[in-house]
Amino acid sequence: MDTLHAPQDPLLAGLNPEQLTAVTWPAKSALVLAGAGSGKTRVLTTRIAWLLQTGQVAPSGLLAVTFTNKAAREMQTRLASLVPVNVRTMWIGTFHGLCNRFLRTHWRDAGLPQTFQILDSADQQSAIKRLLKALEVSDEKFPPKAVQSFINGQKEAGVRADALSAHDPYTKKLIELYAAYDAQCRREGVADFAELLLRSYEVLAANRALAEHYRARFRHILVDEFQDTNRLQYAWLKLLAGTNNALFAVGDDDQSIYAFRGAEVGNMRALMHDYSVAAPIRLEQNYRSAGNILNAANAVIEQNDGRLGKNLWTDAGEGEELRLYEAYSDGEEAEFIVDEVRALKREGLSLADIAILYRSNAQSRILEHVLVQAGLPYRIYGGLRFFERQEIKHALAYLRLMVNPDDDNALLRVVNVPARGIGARTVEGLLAASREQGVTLWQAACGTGPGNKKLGAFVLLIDKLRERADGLTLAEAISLAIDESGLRAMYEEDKKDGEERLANLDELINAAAGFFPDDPGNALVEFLTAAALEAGEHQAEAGQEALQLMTVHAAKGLEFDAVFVSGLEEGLFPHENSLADNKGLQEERRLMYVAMTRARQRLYLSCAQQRMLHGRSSYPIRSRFVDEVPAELVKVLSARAKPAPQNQRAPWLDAAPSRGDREAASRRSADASGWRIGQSVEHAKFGLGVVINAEGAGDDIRLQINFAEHGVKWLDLRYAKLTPA
DNA sequence: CCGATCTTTATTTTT
DNA sequence: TAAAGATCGG
Repeated sequence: MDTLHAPQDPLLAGLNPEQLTAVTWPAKSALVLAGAGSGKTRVLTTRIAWLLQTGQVAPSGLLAVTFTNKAAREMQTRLASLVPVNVRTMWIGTFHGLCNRFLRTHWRDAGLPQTFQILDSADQQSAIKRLLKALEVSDEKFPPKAVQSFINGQKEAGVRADALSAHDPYTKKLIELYAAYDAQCRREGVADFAELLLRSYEVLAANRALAEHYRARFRHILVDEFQDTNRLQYAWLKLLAGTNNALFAVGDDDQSIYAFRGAEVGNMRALMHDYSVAAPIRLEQNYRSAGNILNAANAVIEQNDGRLGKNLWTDAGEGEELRLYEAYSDGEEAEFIVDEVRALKREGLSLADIAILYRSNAQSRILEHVLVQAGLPYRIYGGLRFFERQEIKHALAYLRLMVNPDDDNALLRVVNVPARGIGARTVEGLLAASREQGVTLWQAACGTGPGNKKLGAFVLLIDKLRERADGLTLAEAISLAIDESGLRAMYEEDKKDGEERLANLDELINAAAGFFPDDPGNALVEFLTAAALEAGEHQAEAGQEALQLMTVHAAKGLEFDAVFVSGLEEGLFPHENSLADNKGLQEERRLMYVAMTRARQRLYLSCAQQRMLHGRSSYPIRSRFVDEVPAELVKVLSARAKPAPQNQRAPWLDAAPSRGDREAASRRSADASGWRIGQSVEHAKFGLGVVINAEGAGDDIRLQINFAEHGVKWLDLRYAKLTPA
């Protein structure tokens, strides 16, 4: 044993002492507090390899869970390069992927059809909309989104509708809808994302023998990004770990940025308590960023409380100072960034190693605008993914109907696509019939028999597709569905974007040709499942020489030589919607921490004094996070003399002007234009009123006016015709 | 059933 | 601003 532990073992060579401790941790539970860039993935995969190599566990005795398919794939690839195992047979995957695998095996215990299909968020929402209609519930009082988040929230807490109760009628209704939604899913043979987890959990919880079987099997359970787990995921892990197995969790509480979708950082402390983990193993040596960047990030995150505590360090030297640029406007900020990118490129950096980060997607617009003008290639992460495109969804809907015609979502999606004369009234009738008879739309459609020729033809089409697909390869079957359904013809007619859609459909056929199912007899079901669970990367392949643009969230886990963190303004970053309580602010600060720790060599922070927001100019103040960075780590770049400096802002080292000052400044500029608060005015349309507020500067000024007859309105002086009264 | 027009609203997002 | 949703008219 000892020789295997020794660092001369090539597997363990090059690990630092803490990494070595984590990798060779005995067969008991542990919490690894892995800072950004501390070699987290390496530790995880090396530990698995070490466990296998030392014969402590067989490949089948190990369960490794991640959040994203990308992370799971990376783990598999790296593991395969370390030890000769067939990673495909191992239980390495996402929570959802593994639960799906479990449910496909134990579908009877789970009370699911063997070919159950998975609803993605959009599918789930349309299922809920349909339900609200069927139950004649006003979607104004109960917005589908709100119902959806209630249902998912409850499922993620492990709670079924029948376990809920409420006194207020609103919650009562929500619970009712939750129950009805689950009944609808059962009827149609579908499961949403949260259902995969909850159902797996329930099957294990209810079936002692089964749980014992898996507990006896998975002696080692390893979890990546543990700070992102929700309550149900942790409960599921606990169920599998029991009291004997080793739960080895890796995470970083400072990088917990998904509380808004149910992540519970508290699971980290809970794990330490539940599994008597005395102290986390801290990986604090950072192999990514220069010292100044780490010190700056440390200083920012230190402002949070309740941390498990961690201080990143590096032996790579201080590196450059951070750079701060305060622009006059969002446009000028973008120009500054583009100029710097050009300079970095001249210095020999690859565009692919430079990232521009922002808090919200809308900010990419102006950056794109300037980048296009500059002729710099860029790539934006986010947006529509392959399997979310409408033409792909349509094609998949036909395939889903072939597998399971009771999938009402799928039927409604394509029953009249392409148009085949089954309009709203026919569908209404079908919905009514299914409601009355308590059957699915398909069953109702079959029931009408020859009563409705058009519906009959649709039923026939699906039946025919199913029959003819038998014996075909996956790609052939999909091709058949696209042709015979009329989808191809429909997009051939479509002049606008038919060409692109056809190309995507061909891409779908290609994907099918390259898809290798575990059970070839079940290829279509497996393909549909994969399409739902792996909706496609956010086009994450690096490769081509292009500047990387993305939200801070999307940047988690990535690294770049140079990083621009843009839009560092109060209200934007931290976002105003998160300022209500300290929890929200602290999550924003973690987001800032994530953003900063993406940079290897150079980190730019930038903000603007004027920004277009929702179609108006806003005049935000610099983000508090900028001021949390120690001044000595920052080089302040002076604004290029471009627009006439209005009120020259205080130098960065001075105290930031308060909101009050800024408002005063705005008012002054309103005064300068000849209007003042309290003044009576007349408007051609709204009549008499009084100026009650003002904002803006220069020739971009808005006045808030209380009109005698039309109430309070904001008017833009550029357009509104006002006369003193 | 489609397109034009209006109204409303405005983080972050994986599975 | 600008995108999505609702509404209306043909």
